[in-house]
Amino acid sequence: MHTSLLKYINGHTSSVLSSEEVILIESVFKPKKFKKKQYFLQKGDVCKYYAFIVKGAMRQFSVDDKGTEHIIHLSVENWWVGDRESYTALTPSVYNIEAWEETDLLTITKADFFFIIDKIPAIALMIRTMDQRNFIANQRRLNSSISDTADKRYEEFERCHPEFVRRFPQHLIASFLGITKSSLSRIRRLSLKKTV
Amino acid sequence: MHTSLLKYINGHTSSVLSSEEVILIESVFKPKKFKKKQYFLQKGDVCKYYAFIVKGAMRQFSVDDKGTEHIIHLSVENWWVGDRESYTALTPSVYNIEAWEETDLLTITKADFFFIIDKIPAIALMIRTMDQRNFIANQRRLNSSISDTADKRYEEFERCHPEFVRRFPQHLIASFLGITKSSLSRIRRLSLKKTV
DNA sequence: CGAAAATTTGACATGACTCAACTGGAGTGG
DNA sequence: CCACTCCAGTTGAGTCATGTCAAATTTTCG
Repeated sequence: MHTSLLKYINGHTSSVLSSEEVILIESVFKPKKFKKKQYFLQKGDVCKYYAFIVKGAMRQFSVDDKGTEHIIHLSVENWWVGDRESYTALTPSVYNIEAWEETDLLTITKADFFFIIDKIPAIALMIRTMDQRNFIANQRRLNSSISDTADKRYEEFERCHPEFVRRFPQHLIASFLGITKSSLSRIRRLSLKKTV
Repeated sequence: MHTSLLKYINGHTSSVLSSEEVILIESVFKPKKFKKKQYFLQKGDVCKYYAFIVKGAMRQFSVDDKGTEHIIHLSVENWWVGDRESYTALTPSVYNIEAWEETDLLTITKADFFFIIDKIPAIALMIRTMDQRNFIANQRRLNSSISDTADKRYEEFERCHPEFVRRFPQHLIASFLGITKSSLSRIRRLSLKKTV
């Protein structure tokens, strides 16, 4: 169960974990299973766990006044889920996180996370690397959301995340891109004509 | 010159810097002055320095195929500037960073930054805190960019960053929000009527 | 004052949304 | 195996928000 996490850590740090470190890591990351449609976090609750996805797929979304859902993140194996704002500040979250498929998680509390950051240099380094990548990814997404038209954004998304296109239904991807499912459907029809 | 940076670090970490640490910090952060419209980073160049703004205001923007500029960040005193992707990966940047006012920076190279992160625990902690805040801010901006209408986004921006509204011309703010200056002008006119 | 920059405005084009209806699978239970 | 439901995706018609482009106006600043 923990092997994919250990692989992930090693892959992100180039240093090798000692066996004591491995034991410590395995003790603080608790496995949990989620069924389809089961909530990992509900709006209004504090996000008590951050989690590494061993297997499965999840979505994080907000709901506006009209009741429309807006996808903030889509995540699959070897990604992290959780609402960082709520997790660190202990404030009620404005997001929901839900399993989209049968999902296996490794969850960790804030206290444990801080603990292993101090104890295990590789973890501290991993966090920095993750933040790094996250920062860059967010920057790009933001840039494209203010600079590009909807069809370019979809094209880009398809190019960068083909596995997501296969795995998540179209209306979730539309929402992720900030457009409606109807619009995405039309965009796809038009772009098909071009390639044919 | 360095006092505002030292204050910033102390403010973000709760631990107090030793005098050796202060000396080290002062030795790696080199002051630089920028005149209005002077570039700190040009598209195509590698971002060799990250910088803390002591005084002044800067903007980071991309330019699309049509030659239109898109504001990615607006920053003032006590903020950081630089293209993190280029800075850490040493790849050519796709962004430009320009002084919008007469600006004083404290610049640091990647090597020095890594060095002090290892040497000074408070710096490592500060980075984590910064990343944290950044992550949250980006998440919010992203959420609002896919969820909210243009007028809501502006309203929110005005509420959260009144100093920016005073300091940067309207067309930059429009670009930051992902709309045109014409649209923003109209949005403002309409919202004025409401309040009157 | 005069030039450059910023903002406003108008007319028009267009992209995206809304809402509702329809189609087509996928799964389920009788 | 069929009927049924649920969910995803498509489509059409009408509407609305925002973009485009250019000109007019106001502000800023040397």
